Amino acid sequence: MAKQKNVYKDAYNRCLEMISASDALPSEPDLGAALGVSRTTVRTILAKMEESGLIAWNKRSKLVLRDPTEDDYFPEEETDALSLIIERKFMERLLAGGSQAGMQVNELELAREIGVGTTSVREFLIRFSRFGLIEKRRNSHWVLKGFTKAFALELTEIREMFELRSAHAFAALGKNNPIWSTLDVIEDEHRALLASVSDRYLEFSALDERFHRLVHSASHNRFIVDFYDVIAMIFHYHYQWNKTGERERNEVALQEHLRYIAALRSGDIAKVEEACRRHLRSARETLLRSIPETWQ
Amino acid sequence: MAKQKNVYKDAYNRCLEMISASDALPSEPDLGAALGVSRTTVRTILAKMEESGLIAWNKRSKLVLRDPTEDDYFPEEETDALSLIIERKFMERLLAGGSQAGMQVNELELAREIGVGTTSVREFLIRFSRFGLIEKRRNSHWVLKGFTKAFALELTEIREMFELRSAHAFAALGKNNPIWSTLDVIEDEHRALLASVSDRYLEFSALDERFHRLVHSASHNRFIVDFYDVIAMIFHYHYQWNKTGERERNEVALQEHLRYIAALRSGDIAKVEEACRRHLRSARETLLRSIPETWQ
DNA sequence: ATTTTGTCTTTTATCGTGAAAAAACATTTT
DNA sequence: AAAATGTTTTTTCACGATAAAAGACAAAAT
Repeated sequence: MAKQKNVYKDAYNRCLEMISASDALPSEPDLGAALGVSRTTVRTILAKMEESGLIAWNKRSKLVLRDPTEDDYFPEEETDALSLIIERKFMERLLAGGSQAGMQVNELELAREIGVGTTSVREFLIRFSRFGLIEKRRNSHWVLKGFTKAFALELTEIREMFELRSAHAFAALGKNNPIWSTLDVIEDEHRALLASVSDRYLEFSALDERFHRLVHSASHNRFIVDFYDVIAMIFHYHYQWNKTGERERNEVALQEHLRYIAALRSGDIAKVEEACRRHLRSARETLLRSIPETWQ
Repeated sequence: MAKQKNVYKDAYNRCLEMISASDALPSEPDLGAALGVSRTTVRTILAKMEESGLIAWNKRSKLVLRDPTEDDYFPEEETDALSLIIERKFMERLLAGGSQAGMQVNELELAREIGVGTTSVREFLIRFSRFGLIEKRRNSHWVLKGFTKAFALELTEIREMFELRSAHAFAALGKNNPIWSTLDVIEDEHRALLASVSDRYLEFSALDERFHRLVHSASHNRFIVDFYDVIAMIFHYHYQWNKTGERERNEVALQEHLRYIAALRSGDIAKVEEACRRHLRSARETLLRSIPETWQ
């Protein structure tokens, strides 16, 4: 397996959506900008679309001939970046197989199991190491540190330090800062989600991340902002793994966020601290509760 | 260039030191443990030493025949890990060439310039990215963020949060904790260095790192402990780059450390905070002063 | 004079490969 | 029996090669 053209396939699928919405496609540079890919990829997409009879392509004119059908789309699993595929398989193993501390991680075995080259696995592990779950022995294997209670406590300790500091910075921002209108939008989405929480509670996760990233951005510190990647990653897989009481948890979190947002708006430091602390405490509790006792 | 046997060469050089100190070498597993390499490498070393007439090797007996000379050693530049070579060259470029934000980093060009494969450079850049100085554009080049005043401030902000918290944890440790005797040793080294500071001030850097890592270890938080890698890296190259007033700086820092250590021992939180803050403030000032105005 | 397209060049992403180094297994020695 | 040596297997490290994707440059169209 060489490269799997996932950039092309993903952009192609997204371009099919554009086709349904209009009867002609824009210029190549515009398409590239809209899809976030280079012109080279755009031209590959256009060539394929012409071949499939989706468009008539002649220089500047790219007329839509028919609406795309299900068959026109590339299968979703072929559109994922290799790094994402590796990450998912690795986390699956970690969470399913139990993650005893001290276990060794074998690059070659992982690569064979997933069906990719060792280089990609190596690069993944290096990137993954910043999450604090694995550690490298020089010239030798990686060692699993375990998804343990200790890990969760260390992670949340930093999270609480960083978020409290960010929240302070946020509350101190001038009222004409554009960040407040972004907060308005997010607050509205919270209310909307809360109104129909019983059938839309699965959307909470994405909103949660957007809200916390916004708060962290107020710190204007790249290390704080980047650390949210660690939190987001852990919570993402953690929630995939543990679904008990999800609806209730999300509803509580939505309420806590609204209190937290109100506190930020008030500019009252004591209120901000209180609301932030309360929310982070319950987030920590949920995370801790979901770690099986046997992994300690 | 395949692999350069740097593990073997480095271990070989260190093994030469052992030869000078005794008239027979221990067993293969013991040697491996002492040198931190596998038995495979130990046997390669022993074979070469026999060939060079340094030892007479027959199964368990490894008699030293002569003392090693200068010529027996492998050149030092061949003993460095490839990752270290790349790091040094990269930092050299960064600090010498000025580091304008927005500049792009080209993997292929870097690899050619250093004379290594692209894979090694890629892996280095991935590892290096956690220092917050470069950022990856998906499917494209890396972007330099610049060694700017903003970077230094963001770095020191986190450092101060982490070290203050660690210092608190440290001061609260029970007096029978073995960490206190490690601190004793480090304190003695401080006094010894201070006594002959005019000719040994270059040794400060290593002692500084050991002291701060000890403090950070009291946090029992992997993210705090790991973050010291970022600090150590930046300060290491920063001091290589900027040597003005080095002796005075180091002398002041030694005094501040001693006050800081005394405060830790006292267990008085207010004293600890004061001594820690004072030292970190002057460390930050030195770092900031050394960043050329033109890089802002 | 800009945009847009057509063509060509460079860089990144990924793989397979082989030597270096580690690790596992078998045999011998104390 | 335990530890050391001898031998074989496995894994990591680093490279060069190649398709995918980006980027650069020239020619054409508005």
